[in-house]
Amino acid sequence: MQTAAAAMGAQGRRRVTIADVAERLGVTKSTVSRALNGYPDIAEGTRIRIARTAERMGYRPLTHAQAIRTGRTRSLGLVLQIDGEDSARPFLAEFIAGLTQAASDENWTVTIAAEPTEPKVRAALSRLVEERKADGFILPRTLPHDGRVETLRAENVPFVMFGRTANPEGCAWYDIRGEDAMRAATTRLAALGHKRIAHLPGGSQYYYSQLRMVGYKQGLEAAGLPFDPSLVGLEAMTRREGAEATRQLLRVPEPPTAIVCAVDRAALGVYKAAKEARLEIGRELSLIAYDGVPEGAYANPGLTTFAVNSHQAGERLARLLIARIRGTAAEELRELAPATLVERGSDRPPALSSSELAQHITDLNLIETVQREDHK
Amino acid sequence: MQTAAAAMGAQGRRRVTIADVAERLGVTKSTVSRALNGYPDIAEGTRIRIARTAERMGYRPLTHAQAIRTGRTRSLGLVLQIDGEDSARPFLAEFIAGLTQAASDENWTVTIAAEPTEPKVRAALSRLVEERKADGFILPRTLPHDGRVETLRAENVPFVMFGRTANPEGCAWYDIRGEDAMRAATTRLAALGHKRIAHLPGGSQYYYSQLRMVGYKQGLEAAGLPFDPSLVGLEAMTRREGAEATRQLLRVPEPPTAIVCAVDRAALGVYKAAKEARLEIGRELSLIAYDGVPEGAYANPGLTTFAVNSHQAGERLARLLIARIRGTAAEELRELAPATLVERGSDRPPALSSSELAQHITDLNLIETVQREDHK
DNA sequence: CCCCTTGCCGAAACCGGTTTCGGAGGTGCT
DNA sequence: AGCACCTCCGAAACCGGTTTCGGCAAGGGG
Repeated sequence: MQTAAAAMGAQGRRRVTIADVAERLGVTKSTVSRALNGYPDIAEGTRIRIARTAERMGYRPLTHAQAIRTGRTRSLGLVLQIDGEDSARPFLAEFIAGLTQAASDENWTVTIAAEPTEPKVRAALSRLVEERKADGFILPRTLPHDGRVETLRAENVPFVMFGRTANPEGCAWYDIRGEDAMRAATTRLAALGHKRIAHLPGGSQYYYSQLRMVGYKQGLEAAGLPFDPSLVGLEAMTRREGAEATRQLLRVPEPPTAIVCAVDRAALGVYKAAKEARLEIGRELSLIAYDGVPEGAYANPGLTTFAVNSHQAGERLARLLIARIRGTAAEELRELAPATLVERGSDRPPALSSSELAQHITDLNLIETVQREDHK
Repeated sequence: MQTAAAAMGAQGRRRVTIADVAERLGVTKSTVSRALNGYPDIAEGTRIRIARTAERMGYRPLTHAQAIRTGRTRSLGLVLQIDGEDSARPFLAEFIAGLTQAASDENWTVTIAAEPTEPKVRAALSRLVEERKADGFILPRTLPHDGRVETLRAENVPFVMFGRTANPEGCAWYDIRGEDAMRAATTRLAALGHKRIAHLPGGSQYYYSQLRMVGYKQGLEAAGLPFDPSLVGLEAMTRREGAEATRQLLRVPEPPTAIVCAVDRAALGVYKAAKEARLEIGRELSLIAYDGVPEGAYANPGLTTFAVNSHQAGERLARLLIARIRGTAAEELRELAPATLVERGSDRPPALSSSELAQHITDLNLIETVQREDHK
């Protein structure tokens, strides 16, 4: 019997419904519903009586049944962009833990989806909206002009961004002050005696990259160092890109003795390029980055970095989104938190000045050229 | 107006319902429903006509509305145990990507929760079951006797395990042949000339640890090497435990010249202990592990390991679970896949024999003792 | 030609909730 | 005493689907 099976769910015992509670107390379903949902036209005594009985009977309203009338699922949506390659995000576990735990506290759940490309992400988002699988969404990795925001705004679906955006109107967000971290990294290196400090920016399509660049410039200014465009490397989001960007930086006439990286992953590429150039990280070349990926601890020497608390980010985002769905204005739901410095060995006073470093690199190139000649 | 708002969802335009489709065609809701759900008592022509119009009108049945009658949400549940510390799982992103993409293909969604401890995981699982948030669950990290399995079996809720179990009755699963990988690792090291090959097992509470131990023993046997219990180290799941276990192994009379680790994370600890003992990985001490964590690529030399394809695991698990929910017997839904060898630099022919290695370690201890004496 | 199937679909109940509407009974005021 | 008003709750509609039940018409067999 389909009906019997459905009535009992897949379970053995039948689920207690609102009708059961009503019958038990000799009132109607509507009274129970209003009592439990805090309508004002229910006598206080009645409300208490109903609440207690419902509790005792183990009544739990079925979210889907509620949703069909109210349109609310008590579910948060999260659509990730995961594109195989280098994007394995170690933060993800902690982030999800924070998110789901905070949601769970309020008796909400989290619906998740992941797609490799941006159009597919948008499609997935649309589907979840279309099928009302979530009452609101968390948008990680925001872009300055984000297609997802348009999609959601058009459908009037609440959302909270993990990261700020260029057009803040109607946007709620949680973000880490990456610019402060970059500024602190730069002044820290300057205090160690570095005069030529380079910056490896992240992908310019990300808003945070722009902010971090600003922080780098502020740091230079605070330290009384001039901004030199030739010390801004190529955009680097991966280890490979980081290595390539570093090779280029080391070729400029007055090479940097220190590099501030927008992302840890690029910093790992700096290690690689440094090794090729026979430079020791923390001596001939110092390094501070941002993110707090675990690989940084295993680099040699360990990567000094500004770490973000992903668990807390998830937790705060869940709370912000729930508040947003419940009607709080987006403008009141904006929160910033600092990154925390993790000191390891990659930032030290410079062992060589910029010109000595340039000489070192030139020598090395000569030697290698000679070796190649010999080889012929 | 609450009603108006609800009717339009949070959206601007009203959603097209089954009634709209029915009216458009001059048939009843029931006919549309049966046509779309493949009931046999609908004429083929009618079915096609209805399907086309529904498509054209952009009709998408509301899952919650269906669920209230059918008890089916078209949603897969995933409850993770994430306990802060060292458990940051780099696999997670790929796993989730595979899972959600496969689910999405069948128009299913994924509901996720994470808790730090085992009792909380069970509680979260119960809540999701109770509220019918998912039609079935994926259970990662299976234990030989798993509380979650009991919970779900009691409620008659379908599930699929990522990993095998001691009591397979009624269990469907997907798993990687970790035992084969361990066997291959052992024979590979033997072929390189190693005679004393140790094993660092994972936590004995996990079933896979037992399997990997078996694989290690099989490998020894295949290579014609005797099994020596003193070469089985302490259980090591973390870097710290891996380092400690290695220190102990290096103290035995005939120390190992190679180690097979059940998990990569422990192997990273072997690097640490080796450095303390002035041993070079890939020379005085060889190493093969299992998992394929990204940190392994950054170790020096790179960690040779058997990597698991997490994306594929997620994808297969989604398909298996959907099949299970649709009624396929658990016994028919069991799948195994191999891990793939990633060769990096940590496994080489031994530079020292076991006895030479022992001598080296003794010398080192003497030196350090003397140094300590000097220091006094 | 009649009866019995069979194929196909409409009518209505149902799922578990929420929300509207209206009415019974008590109160306060004149 | 009469009336308006408020408090509190029942009755019923509703949300968007699914499923049961039964009936009409066509087809086949005797």
